[in-house]
Amino acid sequence: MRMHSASREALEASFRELCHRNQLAVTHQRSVIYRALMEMPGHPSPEEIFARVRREVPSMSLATVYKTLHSFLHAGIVQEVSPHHGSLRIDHNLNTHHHLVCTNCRSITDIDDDAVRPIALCGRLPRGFRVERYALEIHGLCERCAAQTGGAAASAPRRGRHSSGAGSRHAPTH
Amino acid sequence: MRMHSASREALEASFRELCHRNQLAVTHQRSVIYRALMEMPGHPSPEEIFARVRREVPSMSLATVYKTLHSFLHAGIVQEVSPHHGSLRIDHNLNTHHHLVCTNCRSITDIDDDAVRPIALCGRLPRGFRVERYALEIHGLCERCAAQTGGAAASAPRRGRHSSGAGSRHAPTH
DNA sequence: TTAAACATGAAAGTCGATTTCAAAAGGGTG
DNA sequence: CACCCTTTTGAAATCGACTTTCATGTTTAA
Repeated sequence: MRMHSASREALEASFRELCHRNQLAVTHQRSVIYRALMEMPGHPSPEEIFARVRREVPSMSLATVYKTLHSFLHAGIVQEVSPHHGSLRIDHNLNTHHHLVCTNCRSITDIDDDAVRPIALCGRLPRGFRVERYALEIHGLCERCAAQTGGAAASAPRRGRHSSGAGSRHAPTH
Repeated sequence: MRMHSASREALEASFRELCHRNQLAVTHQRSVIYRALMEMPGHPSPEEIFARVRREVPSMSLATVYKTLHSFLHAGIVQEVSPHHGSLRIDHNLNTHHHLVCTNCRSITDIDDDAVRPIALCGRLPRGFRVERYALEIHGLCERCAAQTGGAAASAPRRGRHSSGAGSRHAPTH
């Protein structure tokens, strides 16, 4: 415990700065969630974060975790692993190719190219991982969304936001 | 219309061969779905496929689309864009890094490395796409899942399959 | 052709993920 | 320190994405 206090304080300090920079109130819950995020290896889901954070703050509610994650995502303090986590997406192109994913409208466009192949796979892979395929995922704003949102960063897209004709949908390349 | 019939027949022929090779009955619905998949640009969701296919076969049901997609996925006729589409996953590492994703247990492991950067972004990108970040997604079987499933290909994983302690879960790197 | 095996459609069901809401508590600014 | 606005809570409601069911219709293999 004693050993952690230095890094914990450093984390707390950087968290406070992040909050101020992003005009977020510094609350105990947010601080605990932030620390959990920074200390959890891998790519935790909201439920996993909730489970961990509850050990420290048993009164924490799942709703708070979701809201805090949204705040952090919006502020760019953390990222989503993938902007297209909502539902199954089919890919009929079995060749190696890459994906341009719009973080706003979630459209996915292919780029054929396997120049990446030789570089990507030399070394670095842990022993035992059996590679089936790989793709470079390039996340950003497609031309239309870039035009719509202008220079401003897009806010974190919500699930289902694009399912009807309304909103920022614009018949992407699906 | 006339112009398409040649490629349509070719598609139909390859579809029949795929079905025979995979011991799938050749049905009209499957054929229509297959053609839709091959003709739809991008990476359609089941709903989008359903919407398109309905134009041709109004009686088609969403359940059939799902069942057919599963058959196709199982047979390797198409792929999932990403094996981790189930729910939000948080990534607190804002540096460029890559993801090793297990197609069986859906664990995600980071690999730090930006050797890919210079190659990936030269040329190829369509005009107007505003890149925010990129990551090489390497899909395959992690060591444990590779050991469990042996040489056999893993069947298409189902949602929620790994959420409890049971099944093939083995406390991945979350 | 014909029977067994398999596929389909419509509707209801499941289920995890996420949001809502009203009340209570907590920050931050003056 | 006071006051107002933002946050947190906890439970319930919602949502969206699939899945199951089962009676009926097709496909296939012999």
